[in-house]
Amino acid sequence: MPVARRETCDGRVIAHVDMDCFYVQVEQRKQPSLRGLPTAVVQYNSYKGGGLIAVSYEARKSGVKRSMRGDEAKEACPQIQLVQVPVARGKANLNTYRNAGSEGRCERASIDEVYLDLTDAAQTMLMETPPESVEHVQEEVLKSHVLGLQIEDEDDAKEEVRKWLCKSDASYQDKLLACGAFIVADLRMQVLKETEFTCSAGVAHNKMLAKLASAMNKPAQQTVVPQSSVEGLLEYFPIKKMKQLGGKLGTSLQSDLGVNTVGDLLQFSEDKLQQRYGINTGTWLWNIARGISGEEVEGRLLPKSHGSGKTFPGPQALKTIGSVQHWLNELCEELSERLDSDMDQNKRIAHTLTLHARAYKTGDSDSHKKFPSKSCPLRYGTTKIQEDALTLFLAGLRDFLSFYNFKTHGNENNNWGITALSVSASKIVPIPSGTHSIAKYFSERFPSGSSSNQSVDDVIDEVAPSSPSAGSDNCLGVIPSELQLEYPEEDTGVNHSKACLDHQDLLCNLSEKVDGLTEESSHVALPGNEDRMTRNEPYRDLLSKEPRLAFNASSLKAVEKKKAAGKKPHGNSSIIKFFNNYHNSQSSFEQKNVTNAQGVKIPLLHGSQSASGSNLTSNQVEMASEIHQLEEIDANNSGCSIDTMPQGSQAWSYNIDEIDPSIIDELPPEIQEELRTWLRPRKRPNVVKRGSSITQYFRPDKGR
DNA sequence: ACGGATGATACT
DNA sequence: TAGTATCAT
Repeated sequence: MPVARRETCDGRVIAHVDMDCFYVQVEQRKQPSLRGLPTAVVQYNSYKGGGLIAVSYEARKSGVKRSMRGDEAKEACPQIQLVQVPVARGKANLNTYRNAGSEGRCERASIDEVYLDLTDAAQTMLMETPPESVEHVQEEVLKSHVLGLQIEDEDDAKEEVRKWLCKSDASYQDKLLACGAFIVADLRMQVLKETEFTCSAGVAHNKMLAKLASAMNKPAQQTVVPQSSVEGLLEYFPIKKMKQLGGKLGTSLQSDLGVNTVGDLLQFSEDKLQQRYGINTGTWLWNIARGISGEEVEGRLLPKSHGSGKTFPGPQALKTIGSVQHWLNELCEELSERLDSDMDQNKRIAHTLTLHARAYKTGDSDSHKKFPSKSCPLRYGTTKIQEDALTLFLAGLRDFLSFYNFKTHGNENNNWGITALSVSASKIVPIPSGTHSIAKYFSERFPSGSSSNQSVDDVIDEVAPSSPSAGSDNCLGVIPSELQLEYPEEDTGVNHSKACLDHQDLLCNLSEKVDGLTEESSHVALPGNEDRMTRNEPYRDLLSKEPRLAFNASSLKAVEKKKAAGKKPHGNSSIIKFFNNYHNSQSSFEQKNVTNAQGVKIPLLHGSQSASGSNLTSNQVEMASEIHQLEEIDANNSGCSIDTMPQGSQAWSYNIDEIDPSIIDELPPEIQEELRTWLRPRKRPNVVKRGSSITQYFRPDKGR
């Protein structure tokens, strides 16, 4: 059982940088008189003074906590300054912070956090300007906290830190960390200079430790975790404060295993943990107990999805489809704007629209989370998104009601309420420009009329990001015209125009629609082949026609704005250049990588999307069957998709597992990287096997 | 049935 | 895959 395992040959340098109470800083920058005052940002304030989502450190001293109510905060800290989150379309809008979060040159993991892999930068620095040779060390670096470093006299702290950072006989790994500290200190100063925001950072050999460290000394400080301090750091560290263990898993560790600190975990064998929590989670737990985490820094610069949502708690629950439609329209409008911005700024398009809702059924205490989420191909344009979202909602409602054996007697709805709505856009891929690197690489080398290469190039060069269709057909069928009217609001406290429709009539009408959907579903459930072929025709058209680039008005405006806006210059200090060099190469590689890895997929998705747009004109097409058909199309196409190659596709006649890693070095750099992403260790099937190959122990990371 | 809005990811 | 569940800030 106890198998010799490498200790921690993790020579990486990872930094976690975290903006200090970010939303507060954004507001303080906007309103500098707030600086230094106890301040918090609240969203909404009608109910108990709103909910706090960010709290300044001055206010924290008075005991104010995030997710307190505004009223409670006032109680704890009467002088507190409360700033409201901007409201647009009747809901909190976080664009201010989203935009501020894009400032500077940092990779963005979340709105206010980044992980950086500084290994290369630190190595370079160590070779070219090792800390021990630096004559004058920046003040900021000297303020670093180094875990495990004994500080006898607070006045000597900086001198102690300087000695550690510049120690000539330190281990190689410690030296790398020291370089990381220099780089991060400089980076933080750059961030401050360019954005006026302070941040805190942790520097360690992996993400988990860096994350822990960044939170240890806030605000505006940084903490280094030498390997020698890891054991002591984790021994008494509360298990629930570890990332990923703040929820049910952490609770289970406490109550089922009696594990309250990370150190407590050490007594459990990997097998034991695997048997209780599965092979992946078990190994992951075993590793984090030892400060081991192989999780790589994702180079991703941009979010993978966009969403807009709102809750309607308690008495505000939506009780009519009309009110649901109203709010869906608002949410979709915001989403649509953000998608347009993303397209303009990042040249990407989203391919899937998903609707989530929470609902309750009166009398059924357990019924409130079961509202099914639904998704469909995303068509650009506010109106289309609104239509599709409503249709998705209706489909969900139908399932919800039938699941609970709901009978629509009459027009009254005393049975259900919607307590949360959200729409989101995902599967965001770059708009193809130029040629896919792999396709290009192979077609240059093996020029052939091979249909696959040909079609890839054609589609990539010609596919249109969006198509303005005059009709309102969607993939789900046509939204009944009466649904497009404005409906009276129920009890959300919002006043919009009272339509002159009879409420009862309306409800009746809508009930019929929902019922209609139910009936259709059994009847269209199994689409035939013929149908699918018909739907593929527009796909062919798309390939042969001129590109139809369609940008709506707001897109154009945004493009103009972007052109007008000059780029902010940023000076380079001597140290930051190591980071810049690293970062620039990383990010350009990342761009290519995204395009490469995902660009191929576009023609397939576009095929099904455009196919669904034109031929189906029947009035109430059942959604489930549509989705089913789309799946079929995808399934058919994916057989020859490059996406499937890493799984060992016949088409390429190479098994990914048989590739000799050394040959990769011979390939062009961008292709090397692409292949490497495919070669990264895949997660093990979630089955516990005993006495299996020793090779499993060579993968101490990627637990989860 | 007020911890909201917004993401990411893993499981199935 | 689409849909669900969990986790985080």
